[in-house]
Amino acid sequence: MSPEPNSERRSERARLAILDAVFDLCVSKGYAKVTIEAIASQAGVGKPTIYRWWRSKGALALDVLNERIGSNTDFPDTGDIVADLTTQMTRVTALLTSDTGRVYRGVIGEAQNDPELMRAMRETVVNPRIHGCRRRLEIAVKAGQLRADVPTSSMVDLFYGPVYYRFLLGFDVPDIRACTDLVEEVVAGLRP
Amino acid sequence: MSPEPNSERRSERARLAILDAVFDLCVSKGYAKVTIEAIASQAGVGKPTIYRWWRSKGALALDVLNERIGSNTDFPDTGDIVADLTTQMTRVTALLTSDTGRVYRGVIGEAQNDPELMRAMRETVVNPRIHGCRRRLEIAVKAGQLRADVPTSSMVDLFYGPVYYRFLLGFDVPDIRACTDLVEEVVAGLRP
Amino acid sequence: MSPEPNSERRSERARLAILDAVFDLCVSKGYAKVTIEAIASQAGVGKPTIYRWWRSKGALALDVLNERIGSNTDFPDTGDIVADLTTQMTRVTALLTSDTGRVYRGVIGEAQNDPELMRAMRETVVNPRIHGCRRRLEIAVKAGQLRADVPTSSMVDLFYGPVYYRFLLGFDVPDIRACTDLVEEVVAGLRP
Amino acid sequence: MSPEPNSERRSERARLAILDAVFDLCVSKGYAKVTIEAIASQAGVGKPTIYRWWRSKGALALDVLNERIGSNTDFPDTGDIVADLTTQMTRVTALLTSDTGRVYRGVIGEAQNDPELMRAMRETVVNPRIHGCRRRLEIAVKAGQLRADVPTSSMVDLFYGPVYYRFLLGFDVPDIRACTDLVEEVVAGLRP
DNA sequence: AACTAACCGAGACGGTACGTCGGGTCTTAGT
DNA sequence: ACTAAGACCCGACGTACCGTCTCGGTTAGTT
Repeated sequence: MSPEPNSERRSERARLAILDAVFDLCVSKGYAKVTIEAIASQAGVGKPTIYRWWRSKGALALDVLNERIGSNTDFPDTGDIVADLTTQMTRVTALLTSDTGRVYRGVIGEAQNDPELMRAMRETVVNPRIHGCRRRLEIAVKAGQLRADVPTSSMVDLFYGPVYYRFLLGFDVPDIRACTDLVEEVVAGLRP
Repeated sequence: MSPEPNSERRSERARLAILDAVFDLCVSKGYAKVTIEAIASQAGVGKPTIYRWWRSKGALALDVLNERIGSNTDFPDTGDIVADLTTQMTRVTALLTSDTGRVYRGVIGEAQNDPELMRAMRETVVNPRIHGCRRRLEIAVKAGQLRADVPTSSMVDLFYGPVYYRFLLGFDVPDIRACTDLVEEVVAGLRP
Repeated sequence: MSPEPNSERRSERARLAILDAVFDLCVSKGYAKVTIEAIASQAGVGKPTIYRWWRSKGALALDVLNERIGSNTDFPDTGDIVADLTTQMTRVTALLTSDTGRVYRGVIGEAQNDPELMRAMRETVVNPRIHGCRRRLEIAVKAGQLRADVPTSSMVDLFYGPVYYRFLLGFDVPDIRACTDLVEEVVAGLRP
Repeated sequence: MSPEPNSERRSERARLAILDAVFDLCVSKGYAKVTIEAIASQAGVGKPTIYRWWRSKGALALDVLNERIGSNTDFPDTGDIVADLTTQMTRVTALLTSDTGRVYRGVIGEAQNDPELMRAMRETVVNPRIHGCRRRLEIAVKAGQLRADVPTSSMVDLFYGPVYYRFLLGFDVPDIRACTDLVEEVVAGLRP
């Protein structure tokens, strides 16, 4: 393969058709049953056009995911940290249980066996949102709403951990939503 | 395939050879690159013998996992809930970062796209240990060491969630161990 | 395997059930689609029972064939050589186009790639009948009805050859029957 | 499979490598022991490439046969019908006893259980040569060298029948060659 | 305005692994 | 001791996709 195709000449039509095809197929058949051939066929695109721009199905699905969830990583800030965290946790559970969540689940599953994909996913999806969360938590710390002696990175784990844990171990959706109920308790434990 | 082979006539030799082969191959090549053919070849077994007893690579890996982690789901009980939780969380991180953890990671990844496998995994691996944990937490609640108004199931999420979350989103091992440091803080928040 | 089972203790019931199963399956599914497993299953017999007594499906089918066509290799002798040959050729075409003929066809097909089967088939099926034919032809030669300077073995070829040729190259049945019409012409050419 | 691959894009290299591999393997191991896998491996070709263009091993071997025997179906015509028939029968026996004959034997054997292959074989191999023979015989009939009241199709049976009969029932090669000695006798019987 | 370079669609190709079928052997129970 | 049953090892089957590789065709930027 040419080492690096000229991205200025890239066909936007093909790119969008491919991303849409991946999303539709993930939703209708499930991530694992989506094949590159089916994507190419559904998108009306040749296989090399896919391989020219993505190194694997996982990388492709990651792009789909990023397109769908958008690049906004802001955390709500109403001044009320409990309300803001609850809002955000609710958004996360909504995402995970949506069609886009099926893509996300597929990407995470694939990434367990593809370190490069894992890295890319963490970098483009997870870390930006963690940082958004930490910024908000730091504001709360400075406002004296949260203890200063617990690293915000650990606080993040306490909020996101249970949600992803239940999501990725296949607990039912209501159970995942219940995680958001914990916010108040956790915050209670983190009060100065 | 015959719907149900006669398990009394099953070859224990073949069974063990298969389980060992799966483990060795997972460790040496990574779960995703393990094929049924390679397992059969390495175990000196015909492919039909594998398909006769397991419905998929995931189901097979799940059996390997269960063989390796054993059936002991007891939670330590020294009377000191913080110490016991720390002990257990340390054990969990040790497991996840071990060779057996590679198998576990593979199973979880596969299960994202195989609901039946997810169910079986939760039933045989996750739930028994959750129940062990809850039993210990309930003792602590009764002893007045933990709040009674937070469900023990939610407490479990707070302890296990961060560990799995970091494990499955590919954070580095030291980060995962750091999760155990949270135990004290979390318990602090859960004190009556 | 035991080198030679004791044939005195052989189960006649099993033997007959196997032969019948082979015949029925050849007729209903065609020789090529008959498997040892299907034979065993249909006959209510274990596979080793088959392998104990026959070295291959071909050998088994050959036995079936011999059971069906009987051991009578006599050639008709009314004194009229043309009539006798016509009678016999008619019998042969009737056999070939019967259900038993399907078995015969299968055996011959198999024998193309199994010299031992070919030898056994020639020895048990073909040669005895050739000899019967030659005996009759020799009587005719001695009676001055046929030339003495053409070997009877070659005469046999002239009578049987066209029939088998058309049978084994897949010409239609009516064409095969037409072969019998040749008898008179051939005999004419063989008159002293 | 796609119902009809585009034959314009077919790889001639692959096609020839496959045909050669089939021939070599038939010669070295015998038709029955030739597997599609071995062909693919020997030809340096993927199995799907074989299945894309041929429906079975038999169809493939038939193509090999046709490549090897060529498309020339002319019958010699020196004016001497006995000499011409002898020449041709000698050629046929030479073919049948050659390496190509092993392929032919395999195809005929397979065709006993594959009507479609039988039809194709008769159409591409047998019938053209029969017609060549009949054309020559008709010339002889018109020249008054052969009887006009015996159909040429039957005459063909008398010449080819014995050869194929002995070939397919496994008589030794010398016996097959002896068939050509019959030509003179048969022609004698067919003289007006 | 024609040229040309790169992407595009299509799909054949060499491969790997799939999940299944059946072959022939072996073991176990039963008669 | 032979049988019925069936699990076992093995090899091949025919299929699904993989990722690569030509092919023309189209399209855009350059001359």
